Amino acid sequence: MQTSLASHLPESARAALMPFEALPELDIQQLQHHMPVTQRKVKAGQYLYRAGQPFHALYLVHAGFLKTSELSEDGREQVTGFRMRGDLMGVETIGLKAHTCDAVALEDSVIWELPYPPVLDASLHIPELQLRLSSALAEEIRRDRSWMLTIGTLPAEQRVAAFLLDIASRLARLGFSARHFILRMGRADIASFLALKHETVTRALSHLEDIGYISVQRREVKLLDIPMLRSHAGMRAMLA
Amino acid sequence: MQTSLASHLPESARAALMPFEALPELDIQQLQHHMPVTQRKVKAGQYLYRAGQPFHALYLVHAGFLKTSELSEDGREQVTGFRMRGDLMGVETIGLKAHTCDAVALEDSVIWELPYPPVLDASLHIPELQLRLSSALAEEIRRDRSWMLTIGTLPAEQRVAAFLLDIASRLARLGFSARHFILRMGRADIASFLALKHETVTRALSHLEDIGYISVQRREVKLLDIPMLRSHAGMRAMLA
DNA sequence: CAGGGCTGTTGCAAACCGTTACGCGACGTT
DNA sequence: AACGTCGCGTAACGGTTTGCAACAGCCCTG
Repeated sequence: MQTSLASHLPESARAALMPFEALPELDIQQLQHHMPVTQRKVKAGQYLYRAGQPFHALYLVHAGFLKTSELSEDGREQVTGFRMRGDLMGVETIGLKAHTCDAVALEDSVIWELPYPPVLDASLHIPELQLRLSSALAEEIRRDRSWMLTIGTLPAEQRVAAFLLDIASRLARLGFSARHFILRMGRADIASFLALKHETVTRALSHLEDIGYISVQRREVKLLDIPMLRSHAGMRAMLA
Repeated sequence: MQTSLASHLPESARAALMPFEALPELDIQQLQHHMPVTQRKVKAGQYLYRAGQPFHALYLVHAGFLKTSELSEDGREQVTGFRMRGDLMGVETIGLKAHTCDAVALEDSVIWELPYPPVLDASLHIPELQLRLSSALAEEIRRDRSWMLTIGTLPAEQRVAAFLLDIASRLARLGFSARHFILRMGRADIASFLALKHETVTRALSHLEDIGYISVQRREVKLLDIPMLRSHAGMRAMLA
């Protein structure tokens, strides 16, 4: 019992489960009426912020690609996510005085900096902003939970498949090709994110290529059979 | 390089990294001036809410013990967390129309029900409530990230040790004993939460008992050597 | 009180993944 | 152009975790 699949849910419920609801984009123009919103450029390899640094702004990715990584007290490190255009960064720090994770640019990036106490004050006057902020926080939770499911229950190769589909679907939302893209991160970062070792990621990618689902050459990836990939990955990542 | 442990951080930063900042408790009395806050009783084994059900309230645990579990489209399930007095539930649903996870009571529980659109409106008028809400969201993210680190980098036995310390520290915050408590969940739930199998949890507990760190009898747990447990667990969970 | 189901425990064999090691190619520097 | 470095791919080995199976104890029910 209790094996109630999502397919058993009513149609309305399924729609509500879709992860990327159409939310109004953050309107930078409007925000600038309430606070100083500045642009920041971060070169590849540079930190946007580091754990321990004072927290004084949220960041909205305008262009580029970044990763965030968490460091435990005893030195274990794990990549907690990858961010691209439209993603809001730093929300996990709300309520604290200093950042709890590192944010590194994987390619030259352009970031909108939203000063933190002001942006919270502004949300008191702009209900739409408040909704956007709390939704972003909630989405972050859902994203993490989703990866807990992936990491916790899928074997290595399926995690890698799910990862590729996730990246592809996010690129597609931005208007890029979902079938052919360049990974901005190395094998080690993928491995850390998926709680694997880089060799295992390599093996998984090689095998996915052997069975004809993808084609890989260094960081260049082509998804040759998305339906098969999806079923292989437990259908976690949704992609048109 | 880049092995910057937290101990290298300035003192001010370390303080900000502490997970449980003193935040004002949610004042139910005050909230009732702005919206109808009702109490709900949930018996052991009953659902507080289920994935797919319409989302119309946040829930503040007043007494009892619950678990939340996520279900993927293909039927894989994972426990995403355990909730006790003072924990806010349902925040991951903000921005959606229906719940994305199940919440089940593991013992008879009493819950405050905070109707959702109203509580968001109220936070526009009560800045302190807004701060409390967004902090709760952010804390949830940090909690999940912390477990991603645990699950992603620690072997089975250390995960179990970290789990026991986490439960203990949360019980201690509520005034219960951190050294002697009754687990409210079965081995399977612990295993699911830690991304292990229930046999592995059993074996880990047995071994921790063999080496004298704890004592276990079915669901009754005594922590005999908390310092050793902590070092064993990679010092993740903090406990007095 | 007996029976049945659920939960927890333990042993053994097998699979998976991490570890270690090494080779290869691209890139940047001297 | 030679060199060193870094990222990536491959292979063999070993260890941890898992899966299977059998069993014991508790609780609920009849």
